[in-house]
Amino acid sequence: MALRHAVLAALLDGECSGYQLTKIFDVGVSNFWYAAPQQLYAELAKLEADGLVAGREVAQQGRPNKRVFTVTEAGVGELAAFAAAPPKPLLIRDDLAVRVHAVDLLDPGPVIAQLHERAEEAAAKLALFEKMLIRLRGDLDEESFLREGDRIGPYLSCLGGCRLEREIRDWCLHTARTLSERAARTGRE
Amino acid sequence: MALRHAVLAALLDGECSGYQLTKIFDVGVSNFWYAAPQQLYAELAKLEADGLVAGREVAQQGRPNKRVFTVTEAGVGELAAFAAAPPKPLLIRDDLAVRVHAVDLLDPGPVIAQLHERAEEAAAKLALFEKMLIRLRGDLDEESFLREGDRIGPYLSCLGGCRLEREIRDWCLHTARTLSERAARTGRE
DNA sequence: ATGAGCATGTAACATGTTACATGATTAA
DNA sequence: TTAATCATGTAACATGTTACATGCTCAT
Repeated sequence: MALRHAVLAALLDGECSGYQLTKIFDVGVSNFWYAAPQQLYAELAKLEADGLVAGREVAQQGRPNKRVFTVTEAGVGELAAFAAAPPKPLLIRDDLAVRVHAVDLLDPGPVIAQLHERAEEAAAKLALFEKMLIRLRGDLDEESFLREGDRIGPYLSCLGGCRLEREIRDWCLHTARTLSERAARTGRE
Repeated sequence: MALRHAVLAALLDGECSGYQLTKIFDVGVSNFWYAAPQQLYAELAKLEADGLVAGREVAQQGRPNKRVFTVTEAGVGELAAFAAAPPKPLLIRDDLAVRVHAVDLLDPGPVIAQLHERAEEAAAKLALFEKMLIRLRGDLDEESFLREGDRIGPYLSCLGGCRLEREIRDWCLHTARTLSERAARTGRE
């Protein structure tokens, strides 16, 4: 079980509801874990049943009430045990790269368009992550924060997210340009 | 269905057996898709039943016989339809980044060790990918190959793999160093 | 009144993982 | 003879995805 630990780690940043969690996991990629909304509701229910998170009702004005969850001591214990165990290899599945791999036998048009779209998404995510870094480190510069800050985990994982998105953006643009230039040449010949 | 397309794309590089496929998918990460060996055998059987790949028996001396598979015309059609459809978002799940995200509440020792291990794996994969690039482009330089080569898909996806592994290596080393320095300081204080 | 965002789920189905099972050859 | 590599699967189980379902409030 691994989603479970990703959820616990996310909840360390502050109690939140299932719906807020889906925003953190972004209906797509947080910076290191993909999970669909329905998975998160189900996992929260299981975590609560196992006593690893505790929920409490919060009344809201002008909106439906919500249940927010906090990691319990048992939850932290679970995370500690998880962290000491050997990690599973990085799981990556990239639909778009499959297309690129096979592109020589394919119509490059749609693939080029998809690469541009993905590049924009990556750029948007990068901008978001960079803002998050600024928010996390407050008025310290990065070096001082990493030396003296008291909660650097999210900052470090976010730095990883930045690296990833930057490379995705650049790779998509480079690949799209390469394919476009070839398409232009074969068009002329 | 998506594994199916990854397998078809991989088979474009030349017919191969189930076992050889598991090597290409590496019992871990190829450069853009993770799949376990058992998945591949199962998927090949399904692809053959659907007529998207064709298998033939190859007798070997000194080794068990094997069945090798080739993509059929229907298989290429399937890939073409896939490539024209909107791509699914990148799926990423990183066990190690979850630990880093939660590291402030954890014993950093094991996490630092895991980061070093991951960095070495990434470096090894990077070296492998770089060799593959040289093999793929033959005696052309990269620019000429990308302009004039007749099968650039695998080269482009491999370039993506290089970028990814390089960033993983560097992020792991930077993160491990940051955590080590803090651990040294809190030890002294 | 229409749609978007907040808020939470269930149920059916597809996919992926783990453990088990077999058996040959070659190198140490 | 022991382990490693080649070669291929089945079966049970765990996980993840998709479609459906509900109902509130706020802005247009």
